[in-house]
Amino acid sequence: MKKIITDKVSRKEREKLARRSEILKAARRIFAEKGLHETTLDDIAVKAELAKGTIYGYFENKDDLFFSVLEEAIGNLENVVQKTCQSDLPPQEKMLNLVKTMLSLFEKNEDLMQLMTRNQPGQLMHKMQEKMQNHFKNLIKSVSGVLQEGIRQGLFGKIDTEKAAAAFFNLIHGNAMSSFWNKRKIYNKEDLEFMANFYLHGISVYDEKEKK
Amino acid sequence: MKKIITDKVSRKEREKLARRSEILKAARRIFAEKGLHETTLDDIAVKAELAKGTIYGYFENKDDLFFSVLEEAIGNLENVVQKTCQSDLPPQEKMLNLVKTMLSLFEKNEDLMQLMTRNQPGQLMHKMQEKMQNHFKNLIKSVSGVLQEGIRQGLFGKIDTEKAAAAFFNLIHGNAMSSFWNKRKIYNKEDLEFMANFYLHGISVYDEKEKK
Amino acid sequence: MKKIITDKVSRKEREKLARRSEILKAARRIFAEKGLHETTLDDIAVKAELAKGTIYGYFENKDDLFFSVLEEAIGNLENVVQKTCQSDLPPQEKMLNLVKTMLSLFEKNEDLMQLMTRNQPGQLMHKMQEKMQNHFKNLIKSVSGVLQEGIRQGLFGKIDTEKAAAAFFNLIHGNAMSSFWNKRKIYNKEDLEFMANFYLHGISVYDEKEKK
Amino acid sequence: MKKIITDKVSRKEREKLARRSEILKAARRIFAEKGLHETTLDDIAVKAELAKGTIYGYFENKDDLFFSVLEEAIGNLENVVQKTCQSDLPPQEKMLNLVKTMLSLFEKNEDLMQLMTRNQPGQLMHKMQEKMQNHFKNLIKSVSGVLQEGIRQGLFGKIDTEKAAAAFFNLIHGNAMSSFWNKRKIYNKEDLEFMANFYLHGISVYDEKEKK
DNA sequence: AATGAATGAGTCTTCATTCAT
DNA sequence: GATGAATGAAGACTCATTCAT
Repeated sequence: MKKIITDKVSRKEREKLARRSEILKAARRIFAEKGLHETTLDDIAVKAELAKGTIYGYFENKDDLFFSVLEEAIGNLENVVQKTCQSDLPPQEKMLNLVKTMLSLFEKNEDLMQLMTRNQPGQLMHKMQEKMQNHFKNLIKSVSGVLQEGIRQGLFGKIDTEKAAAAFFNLIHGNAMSSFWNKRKIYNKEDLEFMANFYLHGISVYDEKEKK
Repeated sequence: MKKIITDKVSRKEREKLARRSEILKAARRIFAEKGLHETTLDDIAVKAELAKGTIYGYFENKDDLFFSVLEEAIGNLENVVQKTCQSDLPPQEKMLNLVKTMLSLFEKNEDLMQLMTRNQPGQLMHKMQEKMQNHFKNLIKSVSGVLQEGIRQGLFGKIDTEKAAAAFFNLIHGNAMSSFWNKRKIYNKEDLEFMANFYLHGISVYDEKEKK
Repeated sequence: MKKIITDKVSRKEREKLARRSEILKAARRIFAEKGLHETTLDDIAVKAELAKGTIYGYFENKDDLFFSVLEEAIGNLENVVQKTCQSDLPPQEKMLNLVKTMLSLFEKNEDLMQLMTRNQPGQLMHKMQEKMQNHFKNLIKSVSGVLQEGIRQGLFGKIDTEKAAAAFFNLIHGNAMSSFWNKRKIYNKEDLEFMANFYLHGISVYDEKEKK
Repeated sequence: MKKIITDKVSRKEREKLARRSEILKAARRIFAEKGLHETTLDDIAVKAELAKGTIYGYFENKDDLFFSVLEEAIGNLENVVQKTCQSDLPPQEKMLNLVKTMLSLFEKNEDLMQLMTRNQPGQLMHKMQEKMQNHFKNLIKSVSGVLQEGIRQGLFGKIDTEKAAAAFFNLIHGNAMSSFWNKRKIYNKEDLEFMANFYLHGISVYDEKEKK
């Protein structure tokens, strides 16, 4: 008897979570496409095949929904980046894998990348700023760790790893956005090679033979 | 007699331009702070110390005003970048100067930099996209030219100069934004050195003695 | 079970239609009194005891509401006229009844008559013109039919029935408007007799005995 | 010396009147085309080739201008009608001439006729109502006189001449409007004949031979 | 819990009117 | 007297949020 009740409750909970997730998915698509302000709750309700009022059972208000979308999105990125950084590969491989992983993620989820660009600031952002900054700090810390590892191994120069990690994200994201606007594939060999090479050696002459 | 008339006319014209400029200035401040959608024409009118209706004598509507602000802003950047690129210095110095100039411009006009982040999307941007893309192409062409010059002189590696130019802007702008959010000075020695070094040599070990 | 659902649905639908109808009624009153341009949606909302925004759930915009009012109004007139024209009476009686019916309708719905005067012009009318012209054509066709019947029976002269039908409406409507402005009763014996007589015989001497 | 001053003054006055007249002319065109509310003072100023502010030197405000236009227009009609009614012709000829004169006037001044239809009522009209009603009364009195003359001469039946006069205007104006909307010529033989015949004999059978 | 109709505050935009030049 | 830039009141329309069913 108890079990049944538990089941029922947990089914309810599961359903609740599933619906929440559907809303988030729909919202993310539309927020990415139109930005926060040009998206209406009607748009989202239609996409999620729900009544507008229902959304308020799962999120406090439009801003809350938007932030939840943002947070989920950046959480995904965080997971992917962390997993790559914690692998057992040498630092250089890790960096290369990071480029690959991120471009691939952006390619599969163009909306995620757009969402990150349309970081609508203003009043809104302020409320959320702390949370988002923490997420970004986590991302930077992960990459920063890989860079420090490389420096310890004498592979990378003694640079400011936080700045370098931030630069890393700027590069990848900027490149992906540019591909997106120009309607090129986001994940492509040329860009991969350019970025890996540029990130390692900058624009200066680089003699392949020096490497070993 | 004629002169007086001419004077009058030109004074009127000057006043007209001045007023337009005042509106643009006020608008730029507020658009930068709040973004397009959270800015109301009332905000701008108050800031410009004008009646709301007056703005419509100078701009067709809110969008037109916003685009004019954007265009003026990016025009400024274009001028500064072009001037630096056309100087008589060696390519490496030019690149260093570009970093300095841009950071300095961003420091003096934080709003400009914020404005550039807010790639306002959706329907709106589309109308303007062509124009804005042209501006960006010009920026990239200028920097690209410097890079090609450096390659011809054997200073830089044979990289894709357009990608590298785009990466350049992503780096500088990203760095400046990050300083801004963390309330650090945008123009500072450490960042300058980091960026110059990173852009030239990436993160790899770089032995100063190899240089010559 | 099904029945309940059906009932609910149909109740909702009925309520929806009822509300729409309330709005139309309120709008018609005010449009008639003030004309399209001097009527504000606030006026209508207040009259209909609804929030302004609610109106937009039933009509696309102010113009749509106005046209809907016009159409409903002329539709009423069309029905009344058609019914009278299709009765089994001799043509002369039909014409007399038409005068009576129309004056009576105008008396009960002064707003309807006023509405018809305000041939709102310009851009606006053009959108609707075709629809309205069709309605007017229908009206004229109905009356025209009665006149043709009368001509076939040798009761009326061989006049252009379309012109005569149009003249009929001009007369009745003009007479009603004039009563309205002069604050006389719209439906009154003298006017009825005058119109019936005038329409049949014009202003010329008419010897009652000639009739038979 | 005095004469010169007088001349100057009267020249000024003449110029003033001329300008006033130009404004009226421009205003009448645009009011007729767009109606009161869709016409802006800018429209009129452009048409009159004057600055907007200048209009306020000649008319108190937009409403005053509109009423002046209306009054001038109906004054023209009044003159034409009066002149025709005071001629030395027999009543039937006078009536025929009235039809001709009015149609011809409407044809030459379509705006006048439109203006009369777009008698925007509402608040506005109320202010003016008395004046306009007087004008209409004058028109009706003139025609009424002709009808009475005809009755005295045994030409017309003993009808209510005021009603018959009003009916006359409704007929002519309605007919002209209908030609206008259907893009037919306003002054044309068929309509003339129809109206003259209809007004005299209504729709009943009329044996031409009875006439004499 | 889901629904979606109702709400009304908030914004852009227009335009009659004023007034300094 | 003419000008036309500035003004700000007024109005249409949108949409996040609430709430009765």
